[in-house]
Amino acid sequence: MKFAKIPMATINRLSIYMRTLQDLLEEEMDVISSERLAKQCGVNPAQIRKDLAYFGEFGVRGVGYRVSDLINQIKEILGLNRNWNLAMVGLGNLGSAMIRHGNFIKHGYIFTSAFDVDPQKVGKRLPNGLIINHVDELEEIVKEREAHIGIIATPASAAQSVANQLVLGGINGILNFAPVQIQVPDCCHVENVDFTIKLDCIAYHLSSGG
Amino acid sequence: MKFAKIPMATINRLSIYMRTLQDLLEEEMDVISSERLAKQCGVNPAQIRKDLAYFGEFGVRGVGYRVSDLINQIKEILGLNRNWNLAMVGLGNLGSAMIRHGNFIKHGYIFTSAFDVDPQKVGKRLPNGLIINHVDELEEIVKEREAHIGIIATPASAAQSVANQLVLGGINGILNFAPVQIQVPDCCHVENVDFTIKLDCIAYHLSSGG
DNA sequence: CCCATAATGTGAATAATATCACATTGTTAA
DNA sequence: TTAACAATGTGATATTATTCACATTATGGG
Repeated sequence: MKFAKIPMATINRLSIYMRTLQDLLEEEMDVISSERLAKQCGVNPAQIRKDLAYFGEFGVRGVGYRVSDLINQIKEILGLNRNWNLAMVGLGNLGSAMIRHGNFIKHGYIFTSAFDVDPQKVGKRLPNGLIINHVDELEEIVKEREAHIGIIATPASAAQSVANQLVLGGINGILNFAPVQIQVPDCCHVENVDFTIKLDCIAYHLSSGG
Repeated sequence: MKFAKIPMATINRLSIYMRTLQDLLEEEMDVISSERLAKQCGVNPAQIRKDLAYFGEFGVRGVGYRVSDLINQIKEILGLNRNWNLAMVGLGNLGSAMIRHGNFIKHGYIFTSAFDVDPQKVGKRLPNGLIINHVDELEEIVKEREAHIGIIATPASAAQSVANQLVLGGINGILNFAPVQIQVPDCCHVENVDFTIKLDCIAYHLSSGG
């Protein structure tokens, strides 16, 4: 099953299901049907079952899914039953905010290095204890600290060059906040986050009366 | 043409095209083919033409698209030839970072109000001159300052209640950073941004050898 | 033990989206 | 003026994703 090509959208949804299930677990719910879960996630129940079916059978017919089991299964599927080391590049408003934000650690994402070009910032210690390094040292330090994922929170103009450095440092996953399309070799997976695109999308809906 | 149902993905891409075209304009390029633009945006050339075809004919056969014209056309389509007022709710790390970030104003998105529940924060002045109001006043102030779009940058637990307030305040577009699915009436359009979902997606790709 | 019930898992049907391939049409130059 | 060219716009096709509908199978009660 793991060899079928899985839709990207499915992976995204699995992450959402997991988040919701974790909330349900805190509310001491131990079994849930696809119908109830679907409602809470804003999707179709069959969608959930199909998404899960790519990877196996996790439910009990006539009963539903055991919440804690399903969480673990999805973690297994997504590769979240371990920690991932993050390298943050660019400590402007956004980069700093993310490092201060506690939510990542909670989900097993750990910042093990941080970089900037600003001499004012290099050498400073961040709230989480990390010392900011100069981007010139990126390749070396990223290797040394075994970073798995690079986060680009630099201005657009620097993004491609940073991406190149990250790839040289052996990184195969990049979360890109810069509003440009970066080019990387096939071995590297890029996810883009662009707030203004989302705002544009809202603007469209507002102005076309939808 | 404006009455056909436009794919969501098309709207997203239009925003990306526009961003890329703006870069090209700065490089003094005045005409571009769908092929070159496609390469730069990482999509298929036919995709660009199809996306634009939903709204009209903007190119010149045998030549391509005039960069500055196309930017204006896309702005028109997306409703970006005007300003949009933003209400920021939640001035933690992320909310504060966004307000400090200059990129929004550049694209016509203007913060006209900011809210938090923390008495320590209420009354403080932000770098852009805005004074932080208490969330209790949200509905009233949002109406008064004609906010069009609400941004939820609160903890997950507060998100739904804030969304309700925003809707009461007459807001029809919400950008939600809280990692929960919020429920709103049909008249309100919600876009979600969740970094950890993106990270999960990268983790999946890294661990399943893709 | 067997039946009623409930909710999964899944093949088939549908819908949405992306790509191809080419006819169409401006442009340029001889 | 006209032919060669280049790149759009678009119908047809292929691909992908979602939803339906029901056969399947655990569970619990009579």
